[in-house]
Formats: sequence, structure tokens, C-alpha cells
Amino acid sequence: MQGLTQRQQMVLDFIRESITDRGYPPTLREIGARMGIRSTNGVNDHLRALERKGYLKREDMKSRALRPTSTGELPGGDALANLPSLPANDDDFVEVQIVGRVAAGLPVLAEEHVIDTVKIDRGLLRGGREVFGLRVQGDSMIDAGILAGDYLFVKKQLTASRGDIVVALIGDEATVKYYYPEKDYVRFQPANKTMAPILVRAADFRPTMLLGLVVGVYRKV
Amino acid sequence: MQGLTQRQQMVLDFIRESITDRGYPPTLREIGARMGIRSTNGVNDHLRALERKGYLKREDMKSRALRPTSTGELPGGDALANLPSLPANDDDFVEVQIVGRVAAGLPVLAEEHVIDTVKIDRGLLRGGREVFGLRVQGDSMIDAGILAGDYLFVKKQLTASRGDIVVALIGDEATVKYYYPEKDYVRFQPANKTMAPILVRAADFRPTMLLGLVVGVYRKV
DNA sequence: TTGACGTAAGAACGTACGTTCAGTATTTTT
DNA sequence: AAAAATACTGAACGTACGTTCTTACGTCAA
Repeated sequence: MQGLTQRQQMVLDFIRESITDRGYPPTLREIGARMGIRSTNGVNDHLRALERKGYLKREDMKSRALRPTSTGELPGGDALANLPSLPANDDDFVEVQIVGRVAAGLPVLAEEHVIDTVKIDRGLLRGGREVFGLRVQGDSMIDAGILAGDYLFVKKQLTASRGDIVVALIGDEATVKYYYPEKDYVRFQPANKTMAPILVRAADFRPTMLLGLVVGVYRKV
Repeated sequence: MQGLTQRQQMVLDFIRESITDRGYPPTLREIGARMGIRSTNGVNDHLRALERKGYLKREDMKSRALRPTSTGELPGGDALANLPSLPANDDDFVEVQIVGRVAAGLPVLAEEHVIDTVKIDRGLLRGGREVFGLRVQGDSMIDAGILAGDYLFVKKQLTASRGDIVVALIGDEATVKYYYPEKDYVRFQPANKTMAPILVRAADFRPTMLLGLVVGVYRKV
């Protein structure tokens, strides 16, 4: 049989599950425990079969060195897996580029800075296209529920309303702050009692300093 | 020093590199070989430091059970780190059902409660399937950066580690709290100085009370 | 009906691997 | 100047883990 047997499929699924859920592959004994196989050899038989059929790569004498290949990645007949997923309509998503360090003088989405791309359900994101993403450094906005490491989704625009959370280019780097225009200056206010606002004289302020408006925050926990 | 030392950063980078390149984390001796450390204890010191600073989770007595956390995932300036990142999978999405009010006695995903469905880029969501979403009510977790109205993504599971943010069914409603099991009771701790923890006697505690583990937070701004 | 294949038990073996203890030296903090 | 954190060496220990051998039972195709 060139396809997988039911048991082999279960082993493969468990390996994939372990990797997504725990971050590392299981041992032979962990597989055995899950499958109700008391002998490590029983498990090994399955792994050899998977390896022979090209669904798995292993390295000898290393613990947990199991690598499912991309072959046959379609989940089998498991009740959970293939609910009503469907072919993923493109229109429902916005493709957002996550940029790394943003520095003055360079276009925000300069290619070298795009470190990742994610797609976001349009329902979660006001602003349509024209949105880019970045990772938060530091905790100047901690009282606004924006923590270091969070992903921010930012709509590119050169103006903002008083009190909006904006991404601005101050000095040489991008920072996230509340935006408070005053008479003679623009005040960029951190949401952190221990930090002082940054003041930019109205004369020095240029619209190009505003990179955009924060429209979404995502955090992996 | 709360940030990472150069050596610690190198260890962390190597762990990440191993995971992306080989599919599984390294052993202490593999780290040692790469770093020029002949004693496994020298390596262990680094791992303990990374763990203490929150950059890494480990499980005792398991080989290769190293899990970099999302904290400080910004790749420094290292050439290696951020190149071979993602294999750019076409449309890897997790379909997440957003539930409304969760009450005791009803399955979490009972049809009447599903108020919305969104698709999330798998790269943003640890835990694969088995994830549902809900809206936050109240600000009991405000100091953890979780505000009223935020969307939480919750991985269904009946167990959790100390200090995890969990969704639990306490009394008749679902609440979000830190999870702290103690000797005689389980403490559900709010992240809000004005609120008291909820204590559930160990005798009264049932695994069904844990609905899951918070794996993501999203906020529309 | 012999043989190949899948599935598994059980035991023995060796090594891979994490843990711990006892030191040493340097740097950083207090 | 003392105390703490960092960064190791080296060795001993116990267990986690993969490998291999032997035996066994059922199914299916030639």
C-alpha cells in the first residue's frame, strides 16, 4: 500500500500536533502512550513505514528528531480537521507587511525592512489596504494596553485627530505615542507615567513625521 | 541586567535557528558545541538565565524541550536570524469562531453562541485548530494589557501551567484570569490591583472549569 | 499456502541527555 | 569592599530514548 494506513496517519498527525502545540516533536514513547502501543518497537515500525513512504525524515540516534515532510500534508479524515474550510476567498483578507526597524529617510515599506507578511481578516482591520505592521519595542504605551513585542497595525496617513495613537518619526526612529497638537508645538504623549512627553515645535513639525494611525494591536501570549 | 547578554542572545538565536532549520530544538551538548562550551553545565546556566528572564520555556527532564517565547522576538542584527524565516505557505489560516456569552453547562461552541467567525494567519496563532475567540468584558486584566472589548484567542485545553492566562468557568460565567494552583486551592488572579483573587478549593475544582489558554489578543483601535 | 506486510509485545543494550555538585575567574552592582 | 551575577570546567549520576532481536498474530495477494 503506497498511501498511509489509518494507524500510520494517526502517528503522523500526532507528530504534527506535537510540533504545533508544544514546539518540538514527540519521543517514541510519547507516541506509544498516545496510540496505546506499549512497545517502542511497535512505534518504530510505524516511523519506519512513514519514512519509507516519504512522509517523514529522521536522524539516527537523536531524540525527537522527527520531521514531517510537506508530502501529503492534507489532513486525512479526522473529524476535526476538515470542517467547512473552503478555498479561502482572497477578498476577505488584507495582506499586511510587517516591517522591522523604521528609520528616517527611508520609505516605510522599503524592501529590506519587510521581515514578515501576514494576512488579516478584513473584518478585524479598519483601513483596508494602506496598512502595515510593526513590532513594539519598549513599553512607553503600557497604560494603553500596548506592550513590548506586540504587533501594531498602522494605517498610513499624514494627519491624525487629537488623542489618536500614532506612529511618528521622531529624531531618527519610529515611535508610538498619543498625538496632541497644541498651539505652539505638537506633544507626543507616552502612556506611561514614568515617561515625559516629547515636544516638537510647530515650526519644526512636518506631516512626513506622521507615519500613520494605529488601527489594531495583536499580541501572541 | 534585565536584557540579554551577548552570550545569552547567541544561545537563544541558535535555538531559534535550530527550530527553523531542522524542525526541532537542540540539546544542551549541541548548543555547547556551537558556542564552544565544553561543559553542559555552562550551557545550562544560559538556559536558566533565559528562562528566568522569560525568553524561554522548558520542561524538566525532557530532551530538546526548549521553547523560545514570543518575548523579544525581534532579531537583533544577526544576519542568520531573520533570513530563512517562513516558507511562505499559501493560505494557512485558522478559522476561529467568536463566541458570545459563555455560560456554565453549555458547550463552548454551541451554535447559538457563535456570533462571528474570523480567519487568522497561522503564523500569529500558536495552537493550530482548537482555538476559539471571545470578547473581553470588564477590565480585570488591565495590567496584563487586556482591555474591555479586546478579542481573545483561546486554545481549548483542560490543563495549564502556573502563571498562564486562562479562561475559566467560575460560578456561572467565563472569566479571564491568571492561573495559580496552590496547595489547597486554585487561585484565579486578576491583573488589576483593585480586584481580589478568586479562590476555588482544590476539592471543588474540576478540569472542566478550565476552558482554555489565552494564546492571542487583538484590539481594534 | 507460502510469503510479504502491518501491527504489536517484551526485553536487553548502549548511548544521548538533563541534572547536580564542587570549583574558578571575571565583571557588574550595591 | 562586599555581594551578586555571568561564564565557564570537569566529573558523576540517573534516566530518557533510540536500536535491535525474538516472537507472534492477522490479512491479503500470488
